[in-house]
Amino acid sequence: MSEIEQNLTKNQRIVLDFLESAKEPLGAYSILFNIEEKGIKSPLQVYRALDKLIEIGKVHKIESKNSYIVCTNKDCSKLKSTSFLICEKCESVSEIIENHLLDDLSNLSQSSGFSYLNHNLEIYGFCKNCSNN
Amino acid sequence: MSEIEQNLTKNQRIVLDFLESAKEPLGAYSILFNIEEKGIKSPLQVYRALDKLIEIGKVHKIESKNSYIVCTNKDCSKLKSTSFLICEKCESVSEIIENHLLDDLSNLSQSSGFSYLNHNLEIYGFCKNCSNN
DNA sequence: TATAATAGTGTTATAATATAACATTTCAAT
DNA sequence: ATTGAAATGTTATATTATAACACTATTATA
Repeated sequence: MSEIEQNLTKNQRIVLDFLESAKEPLGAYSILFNIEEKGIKSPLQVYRALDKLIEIGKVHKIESKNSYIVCTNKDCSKLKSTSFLICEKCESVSEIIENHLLDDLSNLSQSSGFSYLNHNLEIYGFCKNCSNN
Repeated sequence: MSEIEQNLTKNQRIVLDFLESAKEPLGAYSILFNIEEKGIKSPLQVYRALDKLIEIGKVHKIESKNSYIVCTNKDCSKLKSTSFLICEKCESVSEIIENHLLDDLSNLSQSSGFSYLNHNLEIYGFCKNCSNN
């Protein structure tokens, strides 16, 4: 367990544990309903925990789905950028780890005189499994 | 005016005209408040017009901002993919037109066994103007 | 030109997602 | 021990988006 992860508070821990067990993207209210038994009673408790977990890179938001998924990378705490493959058949989401991508997008930005800070990329299509069936 | 654009209905026309005059991304309710004088009275009228305009590629949604912006490309009706540069200082948004990008992302997807259909890319940073000031 | 099929409209109500405000508590760092 | 920053608990409310249903306009073609 990383140092940063040790410092999670009770609510942050509950939300992260649940998202890690889920592995799929879930809406904030779906998370809430699933952890009410742990003493989480209001949306705000979930949103605040999510805010912190997103800030430290343990969780990412899938913007086009208003849902939240646990990070599967190691260095997202530094990058602040996210890239996903989203299956339109089975709705599975996987995070892309591709080192060139960041440089490519940074260069692309530069060519318009734009200073790249970070990005969010959501690619839609069919996952390996659904492509074959 | 393209053929497809001639066929817009009254409500679609009103929403598109307003977004074209605005040039910046706007939320659905912000659009609504601005076109009430044209006889648009409910959110649904706006959302339905937006749905159609998005479908034909005349308008895009900025997912991370829940806002809508008029398309500045010519071929978005076919592509269904979107790429934006979003300034974190002045909030301006510009659409990227970069032919290689689509192939690059398609290849990137393939390397994970994922069949690319389309994408949404949102790059955050500082626009040309804000970088210099 | 009837007429059926498709798409769009108007309207009310409500669902789903997210934040404001404020009093209180926890806890690490002096 | 004290203080300052962050987190919590709670209620209320803001923001974004869709459901449902009756009705109208438009298009295609029989």
